[in-house]
Amino acid sequence: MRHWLMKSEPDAYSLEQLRLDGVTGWEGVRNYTARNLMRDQMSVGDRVLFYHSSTAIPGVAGLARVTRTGLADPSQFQPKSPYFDPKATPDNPRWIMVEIGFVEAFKRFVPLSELRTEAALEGLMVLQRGARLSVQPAAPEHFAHICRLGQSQHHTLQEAT
DNA sequence: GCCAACGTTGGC
DNA sequence: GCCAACGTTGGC
Repeated sequence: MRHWLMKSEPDAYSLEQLRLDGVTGWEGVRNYTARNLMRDQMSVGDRVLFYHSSTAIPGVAGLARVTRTGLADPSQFQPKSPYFDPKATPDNPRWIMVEIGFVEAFKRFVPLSELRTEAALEGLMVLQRGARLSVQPAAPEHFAHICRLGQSQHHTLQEAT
């Protein structure tokens, strides 16, 4: 099982919305590195830190998990979508996504500013300068540490991995 | 294949 | 709103 951090602008799609929806297709990623991670590296059951970006207080809001993989992002076929890709066809989709499911909202939202103060998180990709990738791998120990900061109810489960 | 120009991301 | 970092585009 791998661990990830996935960014979303809460104005566009928040963890709260995922809680309401239960699951959602991770549409709209148009970066090849992020696509390749979703397509080639993600497996059902992988754990996801749900990160809120481009907001007043960016940070990790809670947890999700990968529930399906290898799905064609439907927005690439929709001419009216901002994510429309005229070169993509249903027979030969260019943008492959995963579906993720809600796990929990952290008891404590963990702001980026706090992540930056944690020596244990040295090397976490989201803390690197210019780390714009919207789907990032996270080391298991970094993942577990952030779960502790957030007072995750899945704490013991994380430590067991 | 190089690289300058441009667009986007995202923290601040 | 600013701006640094990065990815993509397109001329050559």
